[in-house]
Amino acid sequence: MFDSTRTLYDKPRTVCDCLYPGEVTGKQFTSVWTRDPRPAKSPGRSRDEIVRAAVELLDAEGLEGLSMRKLGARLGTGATSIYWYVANKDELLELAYDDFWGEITLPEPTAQTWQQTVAAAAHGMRRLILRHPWSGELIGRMPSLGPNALAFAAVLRRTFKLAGFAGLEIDYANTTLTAYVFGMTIPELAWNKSKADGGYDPDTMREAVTKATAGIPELTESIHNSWDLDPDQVREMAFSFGLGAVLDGLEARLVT
Amino acid sequence: MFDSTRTLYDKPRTVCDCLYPGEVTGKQFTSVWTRDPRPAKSPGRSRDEIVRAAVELLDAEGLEGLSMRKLGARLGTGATSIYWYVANKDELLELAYDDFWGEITLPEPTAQTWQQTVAAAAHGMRRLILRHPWSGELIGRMPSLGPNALAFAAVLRRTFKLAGFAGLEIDYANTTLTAYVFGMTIPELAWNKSKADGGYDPDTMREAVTKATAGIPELTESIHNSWDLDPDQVREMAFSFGLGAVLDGLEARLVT
DNA sequence: ACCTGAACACCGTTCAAGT
DNA sequence: ACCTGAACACCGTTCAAGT
Repeated sequence: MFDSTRTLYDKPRTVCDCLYPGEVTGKQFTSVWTRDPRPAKSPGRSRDEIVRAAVELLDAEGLEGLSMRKLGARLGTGATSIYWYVANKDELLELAYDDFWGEITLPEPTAQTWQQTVAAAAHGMRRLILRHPWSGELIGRMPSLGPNALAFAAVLRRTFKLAGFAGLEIDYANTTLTAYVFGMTIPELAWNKSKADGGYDPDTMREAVTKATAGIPELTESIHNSWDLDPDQVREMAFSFGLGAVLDGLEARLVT
Repeated sequence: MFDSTRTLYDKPRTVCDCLYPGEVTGKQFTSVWTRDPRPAKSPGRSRDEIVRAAVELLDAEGLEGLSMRKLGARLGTGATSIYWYVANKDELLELAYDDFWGEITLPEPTAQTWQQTVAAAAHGMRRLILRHPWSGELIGRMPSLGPNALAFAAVLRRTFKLAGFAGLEIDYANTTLTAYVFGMTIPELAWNKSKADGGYDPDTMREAVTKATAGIPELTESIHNSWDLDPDQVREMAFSFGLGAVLDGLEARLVT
């Protein structure tokens, strides 16, 4: 990790005065969210514009398709101009990732039962992730401390609190739910990706899986069970099944 | 530990004879697992040796720390020599990923209640992922069709079948469980990573989170709740809590 | 305040050539 | 059968220099 953060700002802003001097404990935690953006006075580009273009590029070409040079080209500037607005590529990705979170429709906790609210949020998350597959590759790479991610977490937390959870269990319920959604959706991305990258049709994929699992009776049986079902439908059903299980399990923890 | 990859590459398998010719439907599904490895006759390197070195490098420097050149250096060869054993870097990662799966201790379905078996498997998975953090970044990137991954899936499937699940629900239960484990563990990796990369102590991290969540009452409350607890312990507790919920939820689906 | 271009230290991968 | 080195087309990032 390099340390260009100190050269980024011409003048320190008041909120973050305490950032750069050597501290007792060690380095300051580095993240876009612990720092102020550039003022962005007048003409030129803006962070917003850059992030929006980055998300477009990510949607179109995936995480590996995003490079500073390509992004610069899309913006009609040199690649290195971007570094005026953003310390490095990782920060840009943090920004893009929070932009992703901003797209989710926040559930309204009081309108329905908590199960309905949570289920709606879960399905919304899944659809959002499938719409922006690159998000799945970012989850394990950086903590999400952006305002949009936090806003969503807050609403979900409130929902669980209203449901009757208390203390640490509010957070346990929260992380359990989002863990389920991510864990269920991310492997879908891998399949979609290899399908898209290779341009395979479903039959080719099915054949590959059949071949790989040949000789393992449990798994050939599994494939046989869903042989003539639409893969997308199976995934939806699987998602709903597991979501129901998670909600039931949480409810059981509520009454005891 | 690394035992199961060994037997795979030494001799050509008959199963995959039909691989390279152009097919009717379009391109052949491309994956290490749908093709035969090089015969690997005599002295030289072996796939095994290369994969083992790759895993070491991944453990030491993470996914972004693995390059063909560095790996070559570690093996005492040129970077391009590796391409004789492996088609490209992605294939190497597929192999490394399955090597990862080979490290898990397969549960013994008949020894205990299915809940105990599954819980043990879940904790084992989590520990394994935390031990090889790069695995978390690979999940969303490529389907896991390697023999070790499949062997684990098969045992888990058998466990759920013995528990009384039938038809598609065997798979639903299976994917629900693994989704939970991955979804719960992957975000841990992100924190560990940024902690390690920056060399932060827990207080610095806590301070950063506090700053980011300031102004969102639900989240400041959340932080307050776990303020003087060991973060690692909190995560363990959260994991066990959610795991219990998932198991209960699955059981409820079993009796109805 | 913003943008540029050249430059540096890396990548993955191909390929003709060696043994 | 295996390995090499040079070469190509890329990367992220820095920095002095421009406006």
